Amino acid sequence: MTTTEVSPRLTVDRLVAAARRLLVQGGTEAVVVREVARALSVAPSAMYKHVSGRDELLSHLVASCFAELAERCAQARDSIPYGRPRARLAAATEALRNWAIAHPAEFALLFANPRPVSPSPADAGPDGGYARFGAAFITIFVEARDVGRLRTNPQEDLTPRLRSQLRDAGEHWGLDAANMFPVVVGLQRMLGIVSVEVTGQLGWALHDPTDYVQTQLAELADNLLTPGP
Amino acid sequence: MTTTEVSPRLTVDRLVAAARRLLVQGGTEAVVVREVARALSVAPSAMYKHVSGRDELLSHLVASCFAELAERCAQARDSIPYGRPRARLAAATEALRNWAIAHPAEFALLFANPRPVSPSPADAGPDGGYARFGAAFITIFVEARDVGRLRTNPQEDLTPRLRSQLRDAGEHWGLDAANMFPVVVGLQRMLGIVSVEVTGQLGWALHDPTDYVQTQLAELADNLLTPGP
DNA sequence: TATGGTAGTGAACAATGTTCACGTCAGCAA
DNA sequence: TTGCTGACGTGAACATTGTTCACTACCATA
Repeated sequence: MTTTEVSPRLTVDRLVAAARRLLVQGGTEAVVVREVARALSVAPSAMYKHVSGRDELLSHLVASCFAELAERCAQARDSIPYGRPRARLAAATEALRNWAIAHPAEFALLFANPRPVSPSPADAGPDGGYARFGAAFITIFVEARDVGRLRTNPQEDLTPRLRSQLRDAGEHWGLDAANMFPVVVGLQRMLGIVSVEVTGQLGWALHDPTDYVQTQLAELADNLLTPGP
Repeated sequence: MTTTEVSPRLTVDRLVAAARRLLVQGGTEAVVVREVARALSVAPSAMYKHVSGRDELLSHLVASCFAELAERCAQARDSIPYGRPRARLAAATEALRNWAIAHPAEFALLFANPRPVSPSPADAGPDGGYARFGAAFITIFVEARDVGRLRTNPQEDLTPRLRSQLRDAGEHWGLDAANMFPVVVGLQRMLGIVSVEVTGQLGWALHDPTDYVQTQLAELADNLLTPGP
């Protein structure tokens, strides 16, 4: 197989790029097969030589956005040196929030949707987009544990069932149940807070949720990590 | 206008009922105009004599579900006598969770969606479904304030901008900014927690989020309301 | 040179949301 | 009674969308 890859007119990457442009302009509904084809000056049916259908195209788009978001968060995290988990968490969280605000359509596709297409080739799996996104944050909690800054609520009576699930989930990261609990709490609340801001779910009370969101994110970090020396 | 309402074959209510059956079976995508018509043994075009289109039908469906959910929560709240806000909040919260678990498709339509149709005739407005849903919970916080059980975080430095928005939002309920803050926190976190359970967003860590959710909801109530005598 | 696989075309098809001209029928006024 | 009007429903259309299929141009290689 020494074929020299003579630049095919169409690629999954080009399809995803065109689909994303439509997504940005008009939401998930606007990413229409015929429009994607038109944007690439190609017959609609040509798409099916690279992708099984619209659903798989959306799956690739989801995976692409997850990868971008994960990289953005990881870069922000690594812009601060190891050993300062609180600052690293703040940086990664702010990166997530900034990305969500800058790309509301993509964020809605990733999180606010009932997942029209979950089992995609690249989205799921241990090295898929969602996992890499989670890893960008979990590593911070691992670091906090190593530095003795992870706050593990002792008064939280974890049921045996929850305890075993947390143990299984944290095994890959070397985190026991008590250490995994704040990880789950952190990701769940973080997404809840950012979703509120981006999808405008709290518009009945707050026209501009910026201050509220920052307050909540700061309090969340305080609850999860003990203050530095 | 003394017309005797000679039972028209078609009604918005009947349309909504049929649409909801389809929603339950196959999600929002499955509520298809032609299927709704077929379920009522009627031509598809007949729907347009009662509703401007599919979007308005979905809007009515949203309003109907919101009303049902609001009533369920209010009933659960009132099953416990006035003066015990903590128990009333727990009851209303559990009602929300139970409804969400029993009606995942409806819950997704109401909350997990990017709101395909927000400005509906009955959904918005001061007496619309969403407002009634919020009121079912806000009344509990008002009661807690009156009984001196509302925990208003003093260490929370509210920015002037946030303070004024909270004041405006709470004016209708006689709540000032400091009292309104835990209300917003409560509703936002409550929905975040329940959404996680119903849409399975935390499946990467917890196969059965039941225990986690109950833990989180209890902790949330502890953070919002001071313990009773 | 012949071959075969890759990547694209264009015409079709089914499903869906929507519109429109028409029909029907109850109620009401002259 | 007769005729009118408006509400309600029908059936046939139309545009849009996802998808399939037969066919073709092309290019690397045996």
